[in-house]
Amino acid sequence: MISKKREVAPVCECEEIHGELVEKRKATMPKEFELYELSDFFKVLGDSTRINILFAIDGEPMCVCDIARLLSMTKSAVSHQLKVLRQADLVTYRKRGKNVFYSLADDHVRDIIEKALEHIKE
Amino acid sequence: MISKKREVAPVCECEEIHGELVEKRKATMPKEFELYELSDFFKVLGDSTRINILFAIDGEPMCVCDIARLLSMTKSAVSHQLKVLRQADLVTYRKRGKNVFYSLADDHVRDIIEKALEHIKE
DNA sequence: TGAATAGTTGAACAACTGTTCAACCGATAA
DNA sequence: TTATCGGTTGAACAGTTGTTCAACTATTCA
Repeated sequence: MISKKREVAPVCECEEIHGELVEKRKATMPKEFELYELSDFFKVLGDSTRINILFAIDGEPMCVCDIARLLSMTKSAVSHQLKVLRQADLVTYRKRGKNVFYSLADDHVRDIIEKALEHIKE
Repeated sequence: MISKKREVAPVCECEEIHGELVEKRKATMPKEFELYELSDFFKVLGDSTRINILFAIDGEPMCVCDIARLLSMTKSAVSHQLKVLRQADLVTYRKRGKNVFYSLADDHVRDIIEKALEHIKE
């Protein structure tokens, strides 16, 4: 889930028509690693299974088994996606006997999803 | 860029350990098509090239050629990604002679990206 | 008209991603 | 201890995605 930098950097084959604008923008663009962190963050949210999981554990923690049952998926598939969410620091977990309970890491994510929902509902 | 519904619905092989919780959650989960719209939206933002383009055209419209030059990419690659952004209603464009100038469709997107940037910077 | 340039498009290909499967680890209970 | 159940993990596979390439359209200018 970590973006790699592109190996080749092909050159634009156009004539330069607005050179100063391009230079001006080049100066105000975010740092490259910030762009990758940003797109990696959205990449994690860009999967319906993971969004589903985030909604499931919103409010009250849930164990892997129950999430799997709720979403009609195998434990394995859920666990794989939870790993992605863990690595992105979007969820936390707490062991309790044989179960592992997952919950949202913080409110940021809820806010962002909320805003996105507003956007698509226009 | 449109998510398809999963064909098979495998059954969780666990014992049911928190049945009422699962049922309670099932009732409050968002509609399935909302989840897909949501993840599709994030999927569009989940690519560094497209995020790059959005930053490039933020504030002042830019033509494809200049975007390509700014990002050291071919016109073709940029155009393909602009198509994705267009289909997601994240950008608008205006023709002017031989050039096509792209700009952000609305402020929603800027807000969401801003919030996400805050999040990853913690 | 014809040449040149901006941009779009579809096919092809390599790289990536999500689920399945099987094997495994860890905690509980007998 | 052993059996069982919850959860994790890696490999494999199919489906998806992003860039390249070549061909194409459209507009400007001579």
